[in-house]
Amino acid sequence: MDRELASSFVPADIEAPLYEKWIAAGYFTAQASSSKPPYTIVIPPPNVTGSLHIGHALDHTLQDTLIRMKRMKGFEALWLPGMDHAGIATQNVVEKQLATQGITRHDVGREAFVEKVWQWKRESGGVILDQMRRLGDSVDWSREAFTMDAGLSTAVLTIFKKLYDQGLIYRAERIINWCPRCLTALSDIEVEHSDDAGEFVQVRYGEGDIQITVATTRAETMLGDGAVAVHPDDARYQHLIGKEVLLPLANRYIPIIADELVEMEFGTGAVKVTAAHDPNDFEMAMRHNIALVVIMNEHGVMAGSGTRFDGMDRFDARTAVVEALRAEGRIMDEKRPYIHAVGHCSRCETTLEPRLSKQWFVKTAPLAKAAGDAVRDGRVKIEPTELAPRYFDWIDNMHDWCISRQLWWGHRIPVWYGPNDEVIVVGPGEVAPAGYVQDPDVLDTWFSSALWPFSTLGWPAQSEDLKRFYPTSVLVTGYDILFFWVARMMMFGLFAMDGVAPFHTIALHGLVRDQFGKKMSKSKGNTVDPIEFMDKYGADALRFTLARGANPGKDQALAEDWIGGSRNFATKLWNATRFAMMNGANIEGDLPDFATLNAIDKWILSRLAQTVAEVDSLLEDYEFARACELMYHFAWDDLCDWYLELSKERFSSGDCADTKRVLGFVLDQLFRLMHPVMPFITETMWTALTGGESLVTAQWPVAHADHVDKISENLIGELQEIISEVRRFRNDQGIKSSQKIPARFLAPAHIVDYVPAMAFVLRLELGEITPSANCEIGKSKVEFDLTSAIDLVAERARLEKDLANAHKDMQTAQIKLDNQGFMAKAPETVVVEIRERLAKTSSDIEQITAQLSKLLTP
RNA sequence: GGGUGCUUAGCUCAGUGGUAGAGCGUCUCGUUUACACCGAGAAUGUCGGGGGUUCGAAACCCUCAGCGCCCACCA
Repeated sequence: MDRELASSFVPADIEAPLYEKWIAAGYFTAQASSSKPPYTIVIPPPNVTGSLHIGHALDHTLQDTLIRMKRMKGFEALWLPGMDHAGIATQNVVEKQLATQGITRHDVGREAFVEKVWQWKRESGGVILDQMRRLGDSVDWSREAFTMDAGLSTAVLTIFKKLYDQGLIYRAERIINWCPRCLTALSDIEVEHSDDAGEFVQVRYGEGDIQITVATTRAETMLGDGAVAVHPDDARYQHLIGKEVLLPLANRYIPIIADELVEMEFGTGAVKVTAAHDPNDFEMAMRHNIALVVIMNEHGVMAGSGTRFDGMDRFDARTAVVEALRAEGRIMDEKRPYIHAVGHCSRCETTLEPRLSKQWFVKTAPLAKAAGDAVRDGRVKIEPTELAPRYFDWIDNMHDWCISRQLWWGHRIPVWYGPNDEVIVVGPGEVAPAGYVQDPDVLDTWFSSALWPFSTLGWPAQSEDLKRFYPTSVLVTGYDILFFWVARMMMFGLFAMDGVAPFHTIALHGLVRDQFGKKMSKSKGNTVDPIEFMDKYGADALRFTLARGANPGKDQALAEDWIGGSRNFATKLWNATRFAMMNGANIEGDLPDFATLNAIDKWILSRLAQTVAEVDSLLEDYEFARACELMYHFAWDDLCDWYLELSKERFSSGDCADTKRVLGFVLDQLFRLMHPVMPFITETMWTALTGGESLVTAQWPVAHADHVDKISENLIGELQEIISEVRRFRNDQGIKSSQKIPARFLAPAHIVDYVPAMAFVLRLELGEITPSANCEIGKSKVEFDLTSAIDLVAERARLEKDLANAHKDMQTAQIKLDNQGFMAKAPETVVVEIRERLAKTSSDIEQITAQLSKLLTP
């Protein structure tokens, strides 16, 4: 084992070798066997997305943090290096990559496209998360290794068939969201609504006695109208219900129907019913048996209306239709612009077209009910709990899920059609009869992603892994994916695994935003590249920054400066450890009996014990940010700035066996504690310090409750006050910190032992002196022998400022104590605290006043 | 339209009833033998506005204003 640390910290030097070490040791494969209770954590795949998105880095950091902690606690933790979940992001990235080579998926067939994808993945090394990217050749990039992605995996076939057999998958002609550019159906959550400027025109239908005016934002669809609907209670239109009215331009007669879906107050109270091009209208049409008239093709071009508008683009047709109606004097009113919500494709932003088409659906009602109940009755917890309502709101009002996609990339729908319109589902191991043709569509990517918690464990086979690791424990992911992925894993998990939810906790974190808190987007160019930052500052620095910013469910702003700060912290730890080891920090033998230690050693152990306890509990509660904050301040402030400084005198005097041992213990424990958030540097320092094999498998620190020692904490608090005050004095007097000053301490008995340590830190030379200046801090006094006269103005200014502060503090305390309501109702502990504050401030005032008067009359 | 969250130091954010905090930035000083990716010191806030509850409010309630996010079949 390397027992020395390099004089400077270079992340790249330690990261790559450690990956190799960890991989070789098998730390990143499923660990079998343990008498301990299984504790498993699902990790989403290390994202074969082709590009590392900062959000993935955050997911990964937090999941890995929990895994490492749990493993150190002795739980069996499962690491799933699976490669499922080829998401929409993958497709986009892959497509973009291919586009740079002049290839589009339309140019090549499905098979060729998929081949290209794998070729590209292999060539580029494929992955890119901080760990995976360094695996390089140790990952099998062959297509076979990714069959879950590419082929019709057994799990997908099995679940599809199971759902189909239970009547939960059906094919239907419905109005779905259709992207005329991507030429595919989209599910509800792939639709992005935005308020767009459109037009709102009122059109008079009919002739003579039978006339009615409807309002629309999509005038061109009137060519496909099958009816006009009014509310059954609408007095204005009672006489028209049941009559037929002339549809202009199309010159057809259509019925006027009554339906409660119509709102009387909106528009004219009369609605055109375009059954094939609007979901509401479709519903009404079904109820009233209205004809479906399709007037637009898949590209959003008018077709089949039998009018002169056929062949026009939908938006051109809109203008043309309005003009034609205007020429006939049928436009009664128009509002332009009319701001209203319009659906767009989440991938290409094209305005969506509701389109009548045959698609496959999952009947979600029973699945969603189960998924909702699992959270409602507490079997699954959502952290933070504030986000649970959002989950319920969505899952309790879910529409049936359109799962067919007209894309190239994905699992093909395992449905085959016979020559006489037979429909069969071909399950795993089955073969379609000759002459049957497979449905050309593929499944929504979330269909297979929903299987992740058990398909990765071998399901539908009853594998050992499945038995041991299902249900998993904690899913950590961003709240933005709650509906897309989490809810679907819940539904399918409960369905496929006999009502056992896939995990007991859903820990949601926020999204990463830019340094100004703005959402990152490619078009704004404010995205950050995590790889670049890892190369520049080290993986630990990026991980620590992400973890430190991760408050449950809240977004975090990420800027290069923060990462630089974390790198500085890592360097600080490195240097402190190097210094400690140079001075003999060790872990040999038992820790000395606590009672025999000096107050400085007791104090750091006390601080350590509290930090360990708090960090442990915070991490268990998924409070990553607060845990990191505590570790940061313990390491930097308590350990580096105070403990090491106060111990220097002891190190130089040689009487420090206990301190060396305590320091070794503190570092050992701190490294264990920090390992989950800074794995590389802690592993390196820990193995150097302890000679241990690996921190990955070391035990998680346990807080020593018996090390918590208020007496030492108070004592060190006094030392800190004295030191700070003398530093201030030196600073105000313009004395260089390197200049040694002859001085004498007049300290109470309990502090006397620590005068040498303080003098060392403060660069004071102890001895008998002729004092020319002094500082008084509480019951202590430090006298100096300054060669030159002190700066009276600066000194007076300092004292006067202290005096003013003390007066202010005393006043606020006094006001409280004079308040009868406060005295009567405030709890005793608070009153005591205020009394003590008053006593302290008044003695401070006395002291400072005396010093000031001495300054005036030396 | 319905939810939901936010508004605290120049910036990004912690802080769920007892004298306002952190990181970064700013200013001054400093090459003290772990560290200039450092050390020491300093400055900085009517805690969005207005009401209320309370002995006491950044925190709890009401209200107003601004911003954000999610959901949404009002043509």
